[in-house]
Amino acid sequence: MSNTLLAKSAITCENCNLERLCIPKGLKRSDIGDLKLVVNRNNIRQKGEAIYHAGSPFRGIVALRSGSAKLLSFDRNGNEVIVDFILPGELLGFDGVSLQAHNCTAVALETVNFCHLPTQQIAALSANTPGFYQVLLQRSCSQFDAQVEKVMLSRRSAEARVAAFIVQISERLKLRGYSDTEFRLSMSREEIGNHLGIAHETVSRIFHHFQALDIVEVRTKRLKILDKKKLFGFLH
Amino acid sequence: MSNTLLAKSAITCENCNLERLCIPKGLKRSDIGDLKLVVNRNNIRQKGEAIYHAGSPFRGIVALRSGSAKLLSFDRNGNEVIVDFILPGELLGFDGVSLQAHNCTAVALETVNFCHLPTQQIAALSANTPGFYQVLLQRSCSQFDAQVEKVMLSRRSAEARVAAFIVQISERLKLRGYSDTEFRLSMSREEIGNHLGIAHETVSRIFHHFQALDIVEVRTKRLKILDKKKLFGFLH
DNA sequence: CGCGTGGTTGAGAACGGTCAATCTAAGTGG
DNA sequence: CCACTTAGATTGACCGTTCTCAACCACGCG
Repeated sequence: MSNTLLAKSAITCENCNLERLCIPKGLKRSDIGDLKLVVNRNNIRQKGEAIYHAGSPFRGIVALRSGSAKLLSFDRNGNEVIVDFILPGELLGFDGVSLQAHNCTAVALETVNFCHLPTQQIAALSANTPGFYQVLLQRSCSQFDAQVEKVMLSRRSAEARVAAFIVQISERLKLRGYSDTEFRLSMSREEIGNHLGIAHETVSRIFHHFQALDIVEVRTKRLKILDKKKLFGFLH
Repeated sequence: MSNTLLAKSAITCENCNLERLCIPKGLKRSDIGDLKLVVNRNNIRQKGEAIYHAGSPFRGIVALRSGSAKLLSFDRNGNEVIVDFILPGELLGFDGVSLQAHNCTAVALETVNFCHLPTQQIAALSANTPGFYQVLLQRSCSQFDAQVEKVMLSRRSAEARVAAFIVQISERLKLRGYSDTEFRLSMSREEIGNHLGIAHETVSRIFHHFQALDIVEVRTKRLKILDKKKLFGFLH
């Protein structure tokens, strides 16, 4: 029992497999040492549980170590709007920095394990770690690039959106060292459709269509990419 | 002549009317003094000219002092996609921070005058001005909030999008001290439609429709809001 | 004052949404 | 271990919003 705990404690920023993707990327070795001391590690949420809620005060940046989540907001009718999916190794919480209160709710799509960098520590770290704020600024601005991608996506046809969704998930998983051709979609058709701005029936139909064209093989949540070239052709 | 130059030089961060909106917001008086020394002021671009191009190296953050601009990207067919409009007092350039090269092109919609905070100075300033990076981070993260708004907008009907567009421009102008009920749209119907993801004919039709309902009065580029309540009703 | 760009208006077509029925997979309890 | 249950996924039919294409108009510039 205490052995298990020790084993988990042994995972620090220095030896974490997210090192190249998480906050430490861009920091010097010695600075990573500082970081590991203040990161609140090994937080757990079960499927459906929130990591943080919209409106709650901003408490810090979160790094997903395992599992995936959805980042959502609500329109004026109270309907959930899925702003983004978060895959392992990705950071979240930037929606709280601007107003010091979260603009979105983050909900686990399956059991997740995450690290948490508390606000006070961000301030403290940035004082004696010059590169630290730069890394954070860089990360938050990369959201801007993602936003551009999203705007472009919202102009394309339903087919192009689903194709882009598959490609994006594939590439993000590849970055993390997972297979980029065969994976499990942790979100429902409803959630995919919500995120892409199309009806869930349309998602189903297009998956079916892509399968008929031998582009992918879909069995409920399992997805296998058979023909990347054809899939890219649908990005238009 | 030299008087004119002196007069222009006299506009510094300390007495600029953008003080409450620009980078200095959130900085101490003394820090603003540091800022004014490094800001490259009084840059001009004519309508159609670029402030920066996609792909060019990131050289710093830009603050629009007067005039407006469009921030655009290109889809894979080379079509312009207008990511955002920039009104006076707003910052731009964050699309270059993440990769140190601009992801978007910024083009003047009319004659613009802007300040420029060079990259090197950002680094220098952040060293002896602890709050500086925080302000930048906050500003860049507010892009995230805007992104959420944009995603929600892309789900709504063409009518709701046009209504939201009018409301947004109105509120942003109000923030700057301009009239929020009567103003000039510096962008074409084509550009509005492009930005909102609808055909320019649809923009025209909806403007016409809103006018028929006595919500607005439109004469080409001049727009007057007659009934804010009704307009808000269309935001759904 | 004519020309051209940008804006308006109309008609038809298409894409995707909605509603409804059915199917399937993953639990759940006997 | 199997029947039962239920939420999610699929499929079909129909309908509506918005796009596209095309013609026409008007404002501003030379």
